[in-house]
Amino acid sequence: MGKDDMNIGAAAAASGVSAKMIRHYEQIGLIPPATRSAVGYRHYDAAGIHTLTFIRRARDLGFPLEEIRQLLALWRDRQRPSADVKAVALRHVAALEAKAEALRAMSRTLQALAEHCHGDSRPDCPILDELAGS
Amino acid sequence: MGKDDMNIGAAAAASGVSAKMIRHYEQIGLIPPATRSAVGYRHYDAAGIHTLTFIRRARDLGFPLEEIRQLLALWRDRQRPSADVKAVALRHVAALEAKAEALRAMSRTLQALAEHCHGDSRPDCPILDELAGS
DNA sequence: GCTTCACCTTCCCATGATAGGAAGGTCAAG
DNA sequence: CTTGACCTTCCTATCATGGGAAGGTGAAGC
Repeated sequence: MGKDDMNIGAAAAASGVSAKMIRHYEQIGLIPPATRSAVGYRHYDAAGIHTLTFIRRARDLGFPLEEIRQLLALWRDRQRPSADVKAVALRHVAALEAKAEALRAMSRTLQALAEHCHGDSRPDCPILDELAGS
Repeated sequence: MGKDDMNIGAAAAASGVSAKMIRHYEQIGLIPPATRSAVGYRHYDAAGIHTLTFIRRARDLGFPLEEIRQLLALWRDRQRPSADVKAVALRHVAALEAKAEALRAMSRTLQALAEHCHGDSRPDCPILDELAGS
C-alpha cells in the first residue's frame, strides 16, 4: 500500500489519529469526505495524511476542534495574515494558562490542608473539617 | 421555610449546588433519596444541606464525584483514620499537578512558537509550519 | 478455489459534570 | 381564582473519545 493509497487503518497508523476519530472528523466536517473504493472503503492520499497529522499535532497542543477548524482554514489559505494565526494561538495560550492556574490554585489549597493532617490512625482531619465548613 | 424544611430550590440556593445537580447526585446515589412531600416535592433538612455544601466544596477543589463519594463515606465514619483522608487528598493533588503541568507544557510550546510569528499581514507563520510538520 | 483472519462498514452506547428545555402538576400571593 | 414561580420527570446537548455489535471485504496460505 503506497503513501497515496491508504485505507483508514493505515492512515490512522501514519497520522496518529485513531480510525474512530478520522470517521468522526469527517462526520463533523473537519475534514472533507474521503474518497471511497468500490465497496465503500475510505482511501487517503498523502495530502489527507498530512491534514490528519496537522490535526493530531494541534490536538497535542490542546486546541479544541473548533479552533483546529480555523487553523486548517488558515493553513489552506496561502494569503492568510500571520496575525490571524497568532491571534488564535494566543487566545488558546490564555485559555491554557487560565485552566492551569485554576488547577494549581486547587492543588495549593488542598496541599495546605493536607500538610496539617496527621495522616495516621487518628480520626481528626482538617481536610474534612474544611469541606464540612469547619 | 425553615432550615429544616427546604424544597430543592431553597436547598440549591443554600448549598450552592444547582437543583439539576442535586437531582443528579441523588440519581447516581451520591446522596440518599430525599424525603418527599405528599405531592412528590423533595425536602431537605439541615443535615441534607450540610452534605450538599460538603459536596460543593469538594467540587470546588476539583474532586471527581467518585472521590467525593469516598470523602463522604470517610466524613460519616467517625472512626476513620485521617491517613485515609490524606491519601485521597494527596492522590488528587498529584492528579491536579499532572494536569496543570500538561497544560503548562502545551502553553510553553505554543508561546515559543507564537514569539517567532510576526503577527502581521505576511502569510509565513512558524505556528502553522510546526503543525504542518515544518 | 476455499478458508481464515484481519480489516472495513454503519450504528448505538458510554464516559464526566453540567445545563437546557418541554410537558405537566403545585403552591402562594394578590 | 388567576398568575407566576416553583416543582416533577424525561429527553437532549456539550466535548473528544472509545467500545462493541453485526455484517461485509481483502489478502494470504493451503
